[in-house]
Amino acid sequence: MKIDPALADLVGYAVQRAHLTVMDDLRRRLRPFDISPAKLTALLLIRANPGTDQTRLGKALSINRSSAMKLVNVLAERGLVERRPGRDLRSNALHLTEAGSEALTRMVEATRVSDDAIVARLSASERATLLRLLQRVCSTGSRAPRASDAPPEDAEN
Amino acid sequence: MKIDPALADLVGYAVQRAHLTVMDDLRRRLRPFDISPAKLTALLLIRANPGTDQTRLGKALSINRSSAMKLVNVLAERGLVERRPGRDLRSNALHLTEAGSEALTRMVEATRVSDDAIVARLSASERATLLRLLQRVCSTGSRAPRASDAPPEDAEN
DNA sequence: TATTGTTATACTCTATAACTATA
DNA sequence: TATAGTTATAGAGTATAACAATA
Repeated sequence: MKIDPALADLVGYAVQRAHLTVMDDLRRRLRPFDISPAKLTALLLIRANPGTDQTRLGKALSINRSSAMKLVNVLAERGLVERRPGRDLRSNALHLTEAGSEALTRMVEATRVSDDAIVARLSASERATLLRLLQRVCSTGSRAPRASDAPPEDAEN
Repeated sequence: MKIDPALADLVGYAVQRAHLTVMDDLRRRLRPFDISPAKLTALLLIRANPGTDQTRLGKALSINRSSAMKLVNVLAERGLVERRPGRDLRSNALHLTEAGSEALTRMVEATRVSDDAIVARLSASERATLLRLLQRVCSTGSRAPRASDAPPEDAEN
């Protein structure tokens, strides 16, 4: 299948293909952990922000609190995350469990291995350049970092 | 929300965030056309490969032929694509309709506008560098270009 | 036998709207 | 009134399995 020449010189298209390459590799290496990149990001956010609540987690992931609740349900059922009493009687404080913390350490290691494989063909200075240019692309936009491939807009958020 | 420092220097994470920025902007500018990036890619593939069949289209999009059929159904119902008799009595030959062709022209224009906005902060030489480095990242992997954000593997393909 | 399109079914992720309890 | 969590429901996008027609 040919691709349309109208896209060949678009940075956005190159970013999209690179994203697919990255995610394919990451998903493959994450397979032993049975965790999607989006759930991994949720774990990382909880580790970096222990005690955060579901609504805030959802905002960081660009999903609404209803979807965030389902996500936390799955992670809690699997014993990776626990809900503790929050800052008031309405909210939960999310924390990694011991098992979740240990599992996350191994997942992050797999993520690093994946990243190393992806950039194996680039020199250290090329990596730094790529990182810098991508960060400038991001700062063009207005959105917060996120991990899943979520739909368009922020309906409720 | 803080992000986990373990990810800060990963190229894959930067690619992911850039992808979100790009897609958010593109989806916004494509809103008047009521078309997702994945469907746009399908139209582009059909334009670049007129007469292709559903199975091949699906492979190019990394979705199976059942999903490809649904996608074509939607595009056909909207009058953008038509199924003509194929190379044998089993297969269809996919073509853009006149309306589809005209709509696609406008969608591509919107896509270019989006891309220009995304890379507005980069100089011409920086764009070229970014494009080159991203292409090298892609060639590290083994996958074909694709447009949707499809799940992990190639089950049937 | 293999391939193409199709149908039926189900899963994942997400959204919206309404409810509850708390604030 | 506003907020946090929850529940019920729905939609998009995908997959698998089985079938018919054709090759």
